[in-house]
Amino acid sequence: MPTWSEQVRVSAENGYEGPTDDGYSWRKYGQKDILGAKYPRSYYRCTYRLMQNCWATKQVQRSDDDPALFEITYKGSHTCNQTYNCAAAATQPKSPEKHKHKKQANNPRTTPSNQMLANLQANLRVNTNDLDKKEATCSFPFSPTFSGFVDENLHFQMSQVDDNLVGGYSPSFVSPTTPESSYFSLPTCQMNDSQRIYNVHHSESDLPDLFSANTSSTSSPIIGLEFPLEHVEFDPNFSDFFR
DNA sequence: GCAATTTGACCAGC
DNA sequence: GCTGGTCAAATTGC
Repeated sequence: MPTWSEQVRVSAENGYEGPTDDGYSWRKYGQKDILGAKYPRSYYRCTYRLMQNCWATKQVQRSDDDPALFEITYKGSHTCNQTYNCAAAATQPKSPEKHKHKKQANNPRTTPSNQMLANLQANLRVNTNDLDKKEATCSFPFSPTFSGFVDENLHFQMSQVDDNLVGGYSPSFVSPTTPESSYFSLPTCQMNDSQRIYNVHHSESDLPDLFSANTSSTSSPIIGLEFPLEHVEFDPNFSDFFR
């Protein structure tokens, strides 16, 4: 069962007292005081555990040193169909955190995750300008870079990504059936934006499962960003690449 | 009334 | 026996 952790920083300016929504619906099923920890640990599982036999769980632990920092440990990948959650997270239920702070949650622009999506939708551009120059460093022919993708709210640190490990294409958003953090199919990788730090841990045995979702249906890379493709703005020169 | 959360009890592993 | 994780009845909020 894949396990990975994510650190989420929240701040008063954001109007949050708890971790931000991650795009999935979680139900809290327990809370426990942990020995040596200042704050209790909360236990969540997928809302659709029974309906869709989804056994993903997560544990939320507030940092002792920095109360604004939450360490979230995910166990298991989502097998439920929650594709609506990313695009329609603002109108659909409702993580416990979101439920708790409903006033903020009602406005999709106020949630960092939704803001991220909004930024992605607004700014995502497939830039092929330098493809011919970059072939030497990218073994897969389709290796889009995302200009505008990185902004003040979103900083992906992809420098640690070894393209060779994932068949040569990067970034490795490959598995739409797994939680967003699992899209990074490296044994360990880290990314962060202004609020989140991701630490993804997969044993080697987990990797084939992650890759299979991508390679079984097509050899083309699947960008695991769950919003309609029509919002993706392609560079005018994009088609020239295939000529 | 329904769904989600809370919280004490229970269980398994060490 | 202690601790972390889960269960389930009670409680809460919409």
